[in-house]
Amino acid sequence: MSDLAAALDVVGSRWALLIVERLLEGPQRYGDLQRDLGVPTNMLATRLRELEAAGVLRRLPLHHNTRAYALTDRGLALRGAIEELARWARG
Amino acid sequence: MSDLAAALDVVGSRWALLIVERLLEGPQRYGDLQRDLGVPTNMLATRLRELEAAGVLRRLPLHHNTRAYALTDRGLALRGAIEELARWARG
DNA sequence: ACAAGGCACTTGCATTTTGCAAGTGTCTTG
DNA sequence: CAAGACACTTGCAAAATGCAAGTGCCTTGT
Repeated sequence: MSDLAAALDVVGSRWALLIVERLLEGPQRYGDLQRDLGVPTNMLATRLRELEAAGVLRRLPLHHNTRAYALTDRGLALRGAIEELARWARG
Repeated sequence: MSDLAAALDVVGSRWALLIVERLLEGPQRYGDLQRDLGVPTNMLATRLRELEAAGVLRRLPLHHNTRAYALTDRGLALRGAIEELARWARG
């Protein structure tokens, strides 16, 4: 399995990179991600679980039943790849 | 729609970036892509059609019923993004 | 105290995408 | 002129994605 295939195993599913891109701007709450990205709620829940399991992001408890999602160092390291893809789309 | 979302619309489907990565090594024939990537034949046919329509690659007729697939300039421009993703997987 | 609403999800089901296996048509080679 | 390579297509099953409604917890207003 190539390195690229390994990367796509983690961030290749629909919405994954868009979620990470949004989190590059700072920690966000579930409802914010949902509204800003227009991602179906069940998909968002699934992706956040997968990305957390993959070490890309982590939950930050805020209070009572609210929390924020923030990128780990591993997640932040995706910035280069995301910027290259966005640049390609503009190019 | 963000730039990233636009990029993923073109190369975000399964196998798309893996096909492009393989073509970065030079033009390849259908059977080679199929064997090297292990991609199902109907998916390969579909992706090649989409990527050609998107201007990422083009068909090069070789002779009789054989042809090769080669990246266009637009396809070659994906090199940076692919390398960043592969680097991320290694990192 | 109690109703109403925000928040972070889950659940059930329809639709779309992906995958497997087998088949098709054309051309070349023995 | 049979056999095989090549580049696909087709039919159907499985998995991923999407839509809409519902759940449980906590806060805020009255």
